[in-house]
Amino acid sequence: MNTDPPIKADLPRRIAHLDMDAFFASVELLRYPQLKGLPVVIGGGRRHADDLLAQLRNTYPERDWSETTLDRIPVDFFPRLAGYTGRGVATTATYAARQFGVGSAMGLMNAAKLCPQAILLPVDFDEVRRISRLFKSTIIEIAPVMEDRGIDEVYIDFTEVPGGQREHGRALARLIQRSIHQATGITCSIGVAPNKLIAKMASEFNKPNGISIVMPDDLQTLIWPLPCRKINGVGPKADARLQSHGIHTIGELAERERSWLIEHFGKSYGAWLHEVSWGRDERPVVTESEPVSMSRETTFERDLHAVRDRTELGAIFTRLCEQVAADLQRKGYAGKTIGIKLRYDNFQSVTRDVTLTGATDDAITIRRHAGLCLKRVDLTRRIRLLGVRVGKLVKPGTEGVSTAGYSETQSSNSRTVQETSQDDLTNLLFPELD
DNA sequence: TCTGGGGTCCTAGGACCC
DNA sequence: TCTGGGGTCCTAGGACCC
Repeated sequence: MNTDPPIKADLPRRIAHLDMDAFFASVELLRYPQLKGLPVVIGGGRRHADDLLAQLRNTYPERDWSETTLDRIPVDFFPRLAGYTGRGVATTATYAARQFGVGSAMGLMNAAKLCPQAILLPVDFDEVRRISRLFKSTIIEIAPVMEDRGIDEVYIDFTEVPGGQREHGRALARLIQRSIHQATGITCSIGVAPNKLIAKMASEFNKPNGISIVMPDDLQTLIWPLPCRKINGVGPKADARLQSHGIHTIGELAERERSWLIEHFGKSYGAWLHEVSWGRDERPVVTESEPVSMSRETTFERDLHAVRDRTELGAIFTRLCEQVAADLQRKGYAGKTIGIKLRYDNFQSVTRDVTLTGATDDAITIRRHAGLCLKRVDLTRRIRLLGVRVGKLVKPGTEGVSTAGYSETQSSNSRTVQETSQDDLTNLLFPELD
């Protein structure tokens, strides 16, 4: 019996990168369509809908306000960015807000200076996740080879999809774009190119709601004029170093000898820079992957001190451990490496971790070892962030292992966490400070 | 008044083993 | 007293991405 796959024509590789347009903001606009076209910034805070409704019931007691009438809330009622105080950053901004220079990852206080009149809305993660699943399942029905790159991005291999070669991928991109809009009401931008590297850049060419097709011969005209920072993998540090050598565009990068790049950027990164500047990238579209680590972290509203704020810190620490344990259990993983992360008031970060002999998903065990890690860092400085991480993940008991006894152990342990007194926790946390 | 939270991957030194 | 090479694992930090 011949088990070889049938011989296929050697089709040119067509890889798409798809990016939902201003995803978090677009999700909010579905709920509040009256904000369409206005500058809206997403980030920080808790859900506003209840506040808005309460305000409306006060102002217009004669009317019947409910969750289903959110689209009738007057624009004047929405909170503005002006006067924002806190440590939040913008998750995304509508295109109207981007005109003012507001962008994602920008501190909201800075954003308020650029565009105080912008409407500020919090993220509704549940709804964002629901729509994320919806757009991805829409894609998979049309083109099954899809790589998940986060909540609002995917790569798709068009090469062997029926019709995937038509107009070099444009026809299929149009179909996917229309189907996603029909299913979710949100637009996306798609780039189709010979590989992931170029496709990723191409999806940015025509935003929002755009399609860009890049062919191998377009390298010099479309890719080389771009700044190096547009390469996925060249961040602010590498870009600054490139600039210091007079390299600003991908074309200028391509002019450098491979050996020169290796000399200045290391064997691996230098060689990679050379490859990408010539548009070469053979990475496959990976449809499945296992997580490597899971973590929870939080930035405090104000910097905390290990001694003066020990109660608060201890409670936060315990909660982080419980959250990580719950995440692991819910997703069916356990991990061998337990670690902590601290960020001091000057933004310097430190990490400590320890590897156990066996994997765990138990809150008590995680907290005990994370507590030991905490004792290995400087706790005399003010702290702005605390995180707990579990790495070296394994999937325990995939077949034939009794999960009943296992989960019973877990729940009794969880109870113990809550019953442990605050003093016990802080003693465990910072005993040397007593 | 700077700078969230969740990840992945890479590097480099040291321990330890053969 | 001087001094091999591999190979692997652990740990800390950092760049980068969404």
